[in-house]
Amino acid sequence: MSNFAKESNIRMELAQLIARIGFSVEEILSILEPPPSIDMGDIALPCFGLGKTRSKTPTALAKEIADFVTNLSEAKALVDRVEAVGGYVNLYFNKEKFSEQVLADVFRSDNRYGSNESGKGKKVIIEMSSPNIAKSFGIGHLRSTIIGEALSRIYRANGFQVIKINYLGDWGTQFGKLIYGFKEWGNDTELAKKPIDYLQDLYIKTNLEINEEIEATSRGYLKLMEEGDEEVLKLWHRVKKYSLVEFNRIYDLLGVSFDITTGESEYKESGKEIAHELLKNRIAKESEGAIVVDLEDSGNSVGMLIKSDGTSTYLSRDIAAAIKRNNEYEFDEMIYEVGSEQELHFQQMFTILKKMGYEWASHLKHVSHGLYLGKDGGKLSTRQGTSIKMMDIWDHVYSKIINELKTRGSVLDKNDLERAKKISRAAIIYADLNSHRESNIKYDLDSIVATDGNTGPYLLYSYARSRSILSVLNYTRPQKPVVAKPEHEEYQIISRLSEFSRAVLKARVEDDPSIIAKYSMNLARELSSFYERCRVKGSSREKYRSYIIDAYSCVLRISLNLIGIDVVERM
RNA sequence: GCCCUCGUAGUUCAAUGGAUAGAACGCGAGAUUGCGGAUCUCGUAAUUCAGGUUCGAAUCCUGACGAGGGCACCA
Repeated sequence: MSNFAKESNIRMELAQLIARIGFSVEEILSILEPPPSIDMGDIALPCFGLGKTRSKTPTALAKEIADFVTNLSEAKALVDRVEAVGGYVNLYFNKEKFSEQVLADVFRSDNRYGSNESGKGKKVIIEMSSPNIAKSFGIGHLRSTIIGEALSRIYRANGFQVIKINYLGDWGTQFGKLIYGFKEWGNDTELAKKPIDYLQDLYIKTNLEINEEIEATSRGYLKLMEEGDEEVLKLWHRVKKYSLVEFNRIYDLLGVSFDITTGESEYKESGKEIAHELLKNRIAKESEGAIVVDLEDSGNSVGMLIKSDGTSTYLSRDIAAAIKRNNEYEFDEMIYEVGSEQELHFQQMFTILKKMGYEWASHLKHVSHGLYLGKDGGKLSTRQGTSIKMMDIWDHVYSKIINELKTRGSVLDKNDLERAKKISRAAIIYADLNSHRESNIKYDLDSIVATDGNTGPYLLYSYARSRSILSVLNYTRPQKPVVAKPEHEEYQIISRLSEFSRAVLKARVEDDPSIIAKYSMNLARELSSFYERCRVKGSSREKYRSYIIDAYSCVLRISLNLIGIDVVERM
């Protein structure tokens, strides 16, 4: 069983003991919380709300409860010490026993440490990444890819079955604009050389020159596409093929994969059918030649399903895609990992699906993320040519890592290059997950490229260092658990290890992988500080300390894996 | 104009309504001979403003100021 259950049991047992003084177990359980510092105990009971019913001050009540628990014989097996501090009761675990349990749990559950079964039997779809074809893979979709991948791993660790869908932006007027640019200024030879960069430049040029005529012509191209015009569709196929080559290269670098790759183009017909069905049901109406759903009542503005020239919109296509996915996969939950700028779109879409009578629409969730902003604080945009290409970032990070390896005497053989790739990946992923999911991130290449301090490479260094300490000792994991009364520094690590399962659960409940990223960093810092102060090799506590470091490296490896980072045995 | 986010050290980010607001970068001072210095230790410095709710507010509510995003033929 998971460590989560075990930790809950300790909470539960303590809550039951405390409740004997005259409270309900639920009441106590709901307010038990970890103190801000380990020096203040392992778990604390704030007595502020409790005092009211007994007309006692929190301070007096805390003292009463502390005395009560101290004198309970059953409590002696669980806690070493109980203290009343202000309005808090601070409980100090029996460290030897608790540590033994935590370490045993880490090794027993191996790669499953921290996992739980809260999602057992449930199927969740995560729509993620979803780049637009004919454009470079930009930093915006990087967030969706990284967060989506991390969420998929976190959901699995919580017992869910996960289906990852990459839903390509491969249809729409933007594509008409591209065709316009290509027909106006493009040629085949240039296209074949560096297809994506070339297409993106054409797209930017079109947008720079944009006027009503170009807009109209571009929409005309989308109409041709929807009508099945062979020449235009041939170009579209070519562009899509080129795009997928670049995307797959990036997914390989990031270590990301999908269960299904599909795209908006697959729903152009069904989207229109649904629009007309909605028109018949009077959920939608005609307005200025277009088919729209008026959602002003719910404060969601007007949603457009079909444009006045008869072409589909992404709203109608997305509705069609959701309905098809429900039929096909019978999911319990579907997550759209898409930027916050599309909040209104998803609100409209969910509202329309509910109006259509689909009960499962309440199981759809837009897990939005903040945007990358430019250094001036403004939005980055492909159209204005201010977007940042993923490959540019990668090249910067990778060459920095290669240089670091060189200066450390690496010969850059095949293994070294593989290591450089993993370190670069860690740098990019951690730089992204370091922020809370919904915060905007100011784009700063220097901080992504950094290898010291609060960075991915630091995490990997900490792991490699722990492995190195063990390998110098020729350490192998003992068959029997090593038990000891932990010293303060040792216990700090153990206590941190015990928090992992709560982080795994919380990350899923809040759909926020940054919780795991932060946990990993706190754990890594704990170790760095530990090995500077406490020598392992040759110490009288060598056996116990190496055992703890073994557990540390296990948990950090699992934790990093949850956010898509592979560890390296040396740096 | 309307709707949604968000204002924390010089900078980039933390903080289930709880105890002394925590890191990193920067800046300043240290750690040779002991398991890897991509490290560690110490110092420096912050809750935009004004009210309110609460035993307790960076966090919840109201207002002001400031920033970002969105609001019918882009996605």
